[in-house]
Amino acid sequence: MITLLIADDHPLYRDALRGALSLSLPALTLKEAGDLNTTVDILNNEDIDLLLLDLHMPGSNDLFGLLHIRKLFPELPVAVVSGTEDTALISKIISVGALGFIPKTASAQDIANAVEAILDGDVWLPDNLSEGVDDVNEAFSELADRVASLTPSQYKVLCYMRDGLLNKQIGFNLDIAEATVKAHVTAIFKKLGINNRTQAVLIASQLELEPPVQ
Amino acid sequence: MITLLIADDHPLYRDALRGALSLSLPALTLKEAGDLNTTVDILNNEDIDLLLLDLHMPGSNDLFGLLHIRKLFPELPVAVVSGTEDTALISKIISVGALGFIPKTASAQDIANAVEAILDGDVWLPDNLSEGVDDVNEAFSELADRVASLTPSQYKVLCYMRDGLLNKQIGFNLDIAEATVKAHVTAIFKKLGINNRTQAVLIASQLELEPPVQ
DNA sequence: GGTCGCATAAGACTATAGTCGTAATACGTT
DNA sequence: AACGTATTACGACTATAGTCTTATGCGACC
Repeated sequence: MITLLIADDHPLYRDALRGALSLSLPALTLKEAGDLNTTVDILNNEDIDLLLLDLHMPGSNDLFGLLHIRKLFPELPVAVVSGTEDTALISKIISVGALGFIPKTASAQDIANAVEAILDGDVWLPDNLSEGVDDVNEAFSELADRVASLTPSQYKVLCYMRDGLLNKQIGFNLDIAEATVKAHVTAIFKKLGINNRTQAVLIASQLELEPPVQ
Repeated sequence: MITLLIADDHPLYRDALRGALSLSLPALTLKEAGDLNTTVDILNNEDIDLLLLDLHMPGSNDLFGLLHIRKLFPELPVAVVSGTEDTALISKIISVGALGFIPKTASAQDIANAVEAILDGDVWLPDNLSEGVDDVNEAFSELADRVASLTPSQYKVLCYMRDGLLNKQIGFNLDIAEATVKAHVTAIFKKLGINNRTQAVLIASQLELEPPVQ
């Protein structure tokens, strides 16, 4: 018995995915989540065999959300579903350990094929993109690992840093003293092997999807 | 009489381009340059109708090089030649005002077609990429304009900032006092409409090609 | 040949970033 | 229960970033 979790903030697209899968793979049990927190909750409490993850979920912060999941559940197979067709981003997604990338434009049959392939342990990519993607970058996944080793607080601080906030503003947002923010910042530097904010921001921005290009 | 300048640091690829073009378009006069400085020199002293620019030239700094050329010669038609097939980067290249993108894998016939189309005033893109690319981002080209308005010194300082250097180190590299670097930094902030280094670094890193993903 | 605008340069000063030492709490291990 | 370890927290201190002011050189323009 195989259970699959669909994590996507768009109810309509969840329906579409469910329809596509139940038609071709009726033996699957399907669960759903609409944001990252409930996704993590369900993964903690239930036995899930495959996660279909949309990067653009509330609380997900794009690639960071995937890193978060990969860190919490290293053994869980994850396939990313996204509207983007940016090959650079897809390369990053695969480097970080996702077992597949399903574009939102994929047909029902493609989606079913992808899920079957990934459940078999293969990596699945859309045909038209597979050449540009297979070059996994060693330095990048090394960096992703380091970022994944950050504690939740450090992680939040890094996100705010990437948005250009001052330590004082970050402290206000997280309701902690500026001194504490600074301590987190120093810890982040040590974990990432760097020594100033600029380098941290660069790493954070390269790990994540650029600001929306729509 | 139409004159075309090939700017590419690889002599072999310059030869290949020249061969492809002289075969299909024998009426063209061809000039060559191997780095950004000689490119600018030639553009200043001669009448060029179209520039074929490789992004990865010495002194070019990827997209910054294109911005530089676009700023110095706004009326000059430019086609970018590059080995990348990253659609996000190609979108940026077009947003910044290039009239075409020619992948290094293009055939001689494709290259000739592209040059003809661009000389006619059209925008040319390789067939297999044209869907993912046409979404020009307004905010992005606005930002690119602002970066293009930086003076040469400010520009260099921004590049060093993006590399994570301290003001002191930047001053050493440019052989000016740290105080002067700070003055440049403040001027950059004003032109870009921001107020700290983190935001400047983010803008710089988004304008440029990410670190090599090969 | 002024003079206006602008890039460059730099010192003095204030604000912010980053380091260090320390303490309290949470959590798994024995 | 006792222990080690990691995380969170924060104040005091130093280094760096960023602002303000002033000065000089240089090309455009009347």
